[in-house]
Amino acid sequence: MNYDMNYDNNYDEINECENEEKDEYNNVKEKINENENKTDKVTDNVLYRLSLNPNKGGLQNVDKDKVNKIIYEVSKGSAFFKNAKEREKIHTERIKEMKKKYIELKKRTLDYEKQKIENLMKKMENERDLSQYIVHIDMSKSMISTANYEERKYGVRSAMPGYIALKLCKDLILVPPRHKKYHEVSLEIRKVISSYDPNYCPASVDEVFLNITNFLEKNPLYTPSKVTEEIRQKIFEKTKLTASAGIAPNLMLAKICSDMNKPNGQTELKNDANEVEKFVKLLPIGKVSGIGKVTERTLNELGIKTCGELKENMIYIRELFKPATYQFLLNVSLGIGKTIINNKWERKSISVERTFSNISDEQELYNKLLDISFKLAQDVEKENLKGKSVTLKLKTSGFEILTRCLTISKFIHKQEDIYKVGKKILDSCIEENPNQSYRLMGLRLSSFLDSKKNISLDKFVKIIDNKNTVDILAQKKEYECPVCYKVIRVDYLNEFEKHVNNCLNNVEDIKQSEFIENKKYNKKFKLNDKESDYKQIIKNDKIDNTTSEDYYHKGKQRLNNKSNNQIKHDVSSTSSKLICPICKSSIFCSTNEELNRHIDICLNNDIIKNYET
DNA sequence: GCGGATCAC
DNA sequence: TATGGTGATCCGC
Ligand SMILES: [Mg+2]
Repeated sequence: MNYDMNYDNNYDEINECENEEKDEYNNVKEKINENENKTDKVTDNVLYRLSLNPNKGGLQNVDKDKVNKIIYEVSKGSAFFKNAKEREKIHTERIKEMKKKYIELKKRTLDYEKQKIENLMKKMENERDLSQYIVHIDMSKSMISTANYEERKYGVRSAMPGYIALKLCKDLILVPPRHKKYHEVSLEIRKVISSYDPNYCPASVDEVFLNITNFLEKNPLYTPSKVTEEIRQKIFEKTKLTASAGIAPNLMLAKICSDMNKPNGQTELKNDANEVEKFVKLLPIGKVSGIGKVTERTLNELGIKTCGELKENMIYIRELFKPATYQFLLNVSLGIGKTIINNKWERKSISVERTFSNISDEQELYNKLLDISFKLAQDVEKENLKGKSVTLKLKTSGFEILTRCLTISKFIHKQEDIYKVGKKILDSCIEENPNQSYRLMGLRLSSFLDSKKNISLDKFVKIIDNKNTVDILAQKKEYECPVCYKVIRVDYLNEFEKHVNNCLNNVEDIKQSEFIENKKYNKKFKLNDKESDYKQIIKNDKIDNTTSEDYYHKGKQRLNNKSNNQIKHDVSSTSSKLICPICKSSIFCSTNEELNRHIDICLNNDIIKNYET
């Protein structure tokens, strides 16, 4: 329900246009070098951050006038570029530190850890789920053409890159094949797709994920590629829009594949371990959703350009990156990703922000705040939200962004209240920095009171009771020790905890003599609060649906991390293994959320099956 | 929790 | 003339 977006508002015009070309890039680069006397490399990196690099491939016709204006701005040393360079400098500094650490690590013989990580990878590869056929459909290139004229005016009003993009893409945009509104078009597309997978998930305005495994089972004469062909054909018949598609065993790979044959083709990656390995080995890391400009450059500077190289370096990645990123990259390097599509989405925040000409006058700033609070309150009302955190966002005339948050005890939604809290924050910002001038202000409401939770929780509990699965939930649990990998059967978590602590004590000796300092191991093993929750949840015969709601929305999540069904592993993580009471397969989870997510999905599947039969 | 950085679209 | 808006996650503190 939440998911039905207003496409007219959400359409991202700027991003749909590729406004890069080699000449433009080189001109800008030259100018920067001339005036700033910077090295080629620095300039490259700045432009790279700005997405002005030529390696992306772009348009045929470039508006030279506009490009010259960019150059003008650059040579003037605009605040925008100054800020970009500043951030780039910080990033470069960070990379330098990482490189140092990397070189140090390379000097060591990490045989012990290497062995562990290789075992881990083997294990993950063995458990790779190749049973699902995931399709990602991407219509971004053709949706541009359906942009209506009013929206293009907005593009003109928006800032310069958008304006350039618009200019560059003008020919394309000005010849819409037909004038259907987005939501009409998208409704038709959804109708087509839902007959292949009622559980499809619109990932953004012009992207859809679906799972055709069931359809293939029921229609044995089809092949994955044939089904996809048919879907694209039907979409075209109904809307006259072309679509590109990717077919693969998981979401991450499907998305990559759909990008390979734009705008009117499809790419299939077979559900075969060797095929996946081969594919991933040469895959440039930047193609992966979740790896952006910064991470790409960071990895590149470490000599890692492909997922294959990433895999070779995971041993170092583990030390150089933080746990979540390591986990994400580990999955990426093996081509492992989510295989279950979840179309549930729960909003966590709602916000409004506006750019304007620089303002330093206090009263004017408060006026802006007032405007924005009205707009936010309006949006909040539409969705019946109540939140207790208000965040004020400001962008200085120098493009520095700052956010300040204030959480109050009451849940609020009215404009006056939002304004009041926002004003309090703005007061302190002004006091802190009296004459600062700003070019943007935003307000965000979060920490919602969610009334829907109780309803869906009731539903779940009922169904569980009916199916008599509560008893199963209460059965003796199996955990895998993260240190010795033995499976331990226990009644209570603290028994397991004892075992792991024991193991850790044994490992510590090896660690200290043989390997690097490792804070993770020096820490006393302790089950976190969330796992204690799990115990409580079982006692109360309830599943905490509030933490089990997985969602997938707008591609904003990493497509392989914290997955509902994919296994989370780490050499030294405190993940535990147990048997899912519904699907009976063993699952790993280091947090209660992951466990709940898995159970949630399984329950969903069961419910669906029941409805179908 | 908060605030900065990153990411996707 | 001129460099957007919305929602989310991770990480250090
Ligand atoms: Mg990427």
